[in-house]
Amino acid sequence: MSKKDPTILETPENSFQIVESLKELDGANLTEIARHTGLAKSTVHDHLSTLQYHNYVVKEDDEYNVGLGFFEIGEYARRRLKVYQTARPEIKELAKETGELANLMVEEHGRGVYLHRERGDNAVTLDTYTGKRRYLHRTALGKAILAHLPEDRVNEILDQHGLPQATENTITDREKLFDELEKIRDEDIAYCRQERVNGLKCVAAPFLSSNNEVLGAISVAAPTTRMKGERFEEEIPELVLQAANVIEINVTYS
Amino acid sequence: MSKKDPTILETPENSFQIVESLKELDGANLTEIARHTGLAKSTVHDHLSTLQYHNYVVKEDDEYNVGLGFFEIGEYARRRLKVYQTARPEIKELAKETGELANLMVEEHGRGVYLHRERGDNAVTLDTYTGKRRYLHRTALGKAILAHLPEDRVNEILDQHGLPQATENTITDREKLFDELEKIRDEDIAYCRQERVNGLKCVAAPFLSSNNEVLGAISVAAPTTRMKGERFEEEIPELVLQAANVIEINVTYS
DNA sequence: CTGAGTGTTCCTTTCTCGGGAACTCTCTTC
DNA sequence: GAAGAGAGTTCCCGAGAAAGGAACACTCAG
Repeated sequence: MSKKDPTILETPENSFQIVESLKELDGANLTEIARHTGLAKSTVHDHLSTLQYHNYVVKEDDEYNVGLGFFEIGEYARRRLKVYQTARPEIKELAKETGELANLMVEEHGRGVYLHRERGDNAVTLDTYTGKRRYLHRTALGKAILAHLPEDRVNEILDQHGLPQATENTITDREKLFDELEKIRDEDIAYCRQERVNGLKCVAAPFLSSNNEVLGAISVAAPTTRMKGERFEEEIPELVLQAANVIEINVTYS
Repeated sequence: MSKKDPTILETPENSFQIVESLKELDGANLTEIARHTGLAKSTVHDHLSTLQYHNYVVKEDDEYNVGLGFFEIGEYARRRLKVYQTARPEIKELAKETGELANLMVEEHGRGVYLHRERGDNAVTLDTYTGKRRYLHRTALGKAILAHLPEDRVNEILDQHGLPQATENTITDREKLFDELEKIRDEDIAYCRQERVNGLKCVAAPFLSSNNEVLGAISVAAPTTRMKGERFEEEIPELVLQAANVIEINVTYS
């Protein structure tokens, strides 16, 4: 209550907004950006010059695009994370064993970020790509993470981001979600049954630090046709769980 | 001459400088950043709040770090590039066939950016990682790219970045470099003989668009002990060249 | 209890940034 | 080849944003 709202600087804000526009429009010229952001052309022009100077923006013939400066720093941000380093080989193994798509997710500011993926021989192609940010409540990975966050934090996240629906199976009720999280804690495994994408099921397991803080989660995703019966209920969960255990140990003791 | 210097906005500039500090210091607290950038604590504080709001910065217990916001946009910037999409499978194949480290580089603003790497079974571990920016004149990849840029552009790049030395084999003379580039154009293959790192040799080949613009280059890197005789002069060049050809065709016709 | 180190907040001044308008330049179109 | 539409660029001015300094909380160590 008494805490002051943090000061947000307007000028950098505008810079970021311009980059965001570039991403949303998938490349644009100066005039389009000005229209999209509501800023004056001259303003956008100065921002673009500044961004270009730092490789954050590139100009290719007749349009501007996001540059590789972001990639450079972004890769640094990922490599810096110990979970990424230790989980990578396990994810690879998991994809190979199952032939499906294996994923690694961590939480940042209340949402899930896919840090890494590895494709097995039969892996589905999804709209999800590395770097993508997702709501936690509608993926197996996200639920696995939520299940191990303190209840206060979970409520905080839900207050901030809500429970937007994606399919008819999405959990949109807070009570129901908490029940589900309870079950996930019991079994140490989270399932996603077409809650974000129709036709897709996932199995995920979290891994924790030595003082029981959740560090992230890994999952296997596959079409419903291959995700049923024993494979869905035992075989894959077992593999995912094992991999998560290995990661947990390696993160702690290395 | 007559062209006005582009306007660089100071406030975003400060934001970027703070992020850069975070990367250089590999995480830092507010006071350290203030010292490092020469800005007032209160100023840094406001910038950090703004950056945090956009996931560009995260605060973990007692220090600030670069956040995954950069990763999110950076991945978008990479995926957007057609070269990346088409080269990826070929790089993988190349790593598998040779057992060594295979790389993809593109040029941006006069320097080379590693877009992707794939490790074969015997791959060396290098200081280079994906996203890393390098001088063009001292890697095989960079020279392969330089060889196919217009001469004016090459001179422009050299004016801007110079020819800094890394080992006793680095080419530091402009004349010599141009001779080398000529040779590369003849053979369609570039070599790096311990010009950036002692003990490391590379073989690289560029790929061009239909109107002869260079799009990027791929390479195989290995320790000198495995890079000699026929393997270095024929076997590996042949594989790299083939892969580059496949990429060139796929980029053009798909 | 004190002191040194954080991070945060407030206030004041300065000069940066944003908008508007004028100016190029390059293509189209007639 | 003149006229016009659209782009990007440059210039200028006034409002108000951002930077700095100082004072204020907090935490931890001794």
